[in-house]
Amino acid sequence: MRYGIGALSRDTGCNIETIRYYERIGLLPEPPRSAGGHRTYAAEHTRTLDFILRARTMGFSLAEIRRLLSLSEAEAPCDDVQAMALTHISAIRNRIAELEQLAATLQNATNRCAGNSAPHCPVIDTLFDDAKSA
Amino acid sequence: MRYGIGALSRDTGCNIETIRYYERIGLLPEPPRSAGGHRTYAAEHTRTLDFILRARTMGFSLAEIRRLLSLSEAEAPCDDVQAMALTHISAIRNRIAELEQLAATLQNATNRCAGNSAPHCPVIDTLFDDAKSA
DNA sequence: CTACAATCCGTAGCGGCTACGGATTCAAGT
DNA sequence: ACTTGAATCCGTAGCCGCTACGGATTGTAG
Repeated sequence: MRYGIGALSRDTGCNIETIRYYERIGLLPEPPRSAGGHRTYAAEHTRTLDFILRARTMGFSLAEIRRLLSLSEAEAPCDDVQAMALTHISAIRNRIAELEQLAATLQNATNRCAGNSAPHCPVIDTLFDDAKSA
Repeated sequence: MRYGIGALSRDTGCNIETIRYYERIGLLPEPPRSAGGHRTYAAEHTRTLDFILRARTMGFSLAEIRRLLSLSEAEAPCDDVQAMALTHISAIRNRIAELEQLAATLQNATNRCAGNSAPHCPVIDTLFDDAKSA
């Protein structure tokens, strides 16, 4: 029925310190305490924490998750949530494009120094001299 | 010949505070000072700072850049640099794969709520219920 | 009732900056 | 030479999302 922070941590895979952190910043509701002051959680908390963790792996910031959580309690959140998700998707796609550009540039440079032990390194040159980076 | 931190900032596009920060953590060499204590830079510093900034846009951490800088002064750095670059490339590719998975999952969820103003939101559901996320 | 595990809390650190603010110092104009 | 206003000085603290530390208390099984 009720369990401690250790059990919640094991169930969700979330670090104990992180659970307390989420509570401190108001993401996770404050659970009731035992007589001695220990936090006592129930299924509700596990559910919310799982939500937070999944949203994190989706790349949402804690501020965004805060909004998602409050939207999840609202009447008709679908439009708002969809808007957030779409914004997020385009941010992700932009990031992917940047990273692909990066990988290509680096790959290009490393190709030029493959099997080469010479003192003059193409990768270093790429970093020193912008002209070669394309 | 010699110029102040403001000029270096303008030349490189790097924030003044960031320049001082890089000096503080030992990335950028300490420049000579004027009689009154102002930093006086020369082309050498601009070159190094450009290197750092380009390495940053390549996604190298400051710790990695520190290594790259010291390698750039070594005799035959090519092998070591290439190893770092290859490691970095594979990290980037992994990150891209993660992001693509993310975008796909989110896209999937948003598609299911497109044009839908109903109170029951598929994106929220995806976050609450792992089973639907695939 | 004794051990020993679990949990408590506050504080400080990480990376990579960015911002603030009061005290200088510099460069240009007169 | 002197004044003014911009530039720079420095230290400190804040941002995010945790993570680690450590000494004091509680909880629980034998």
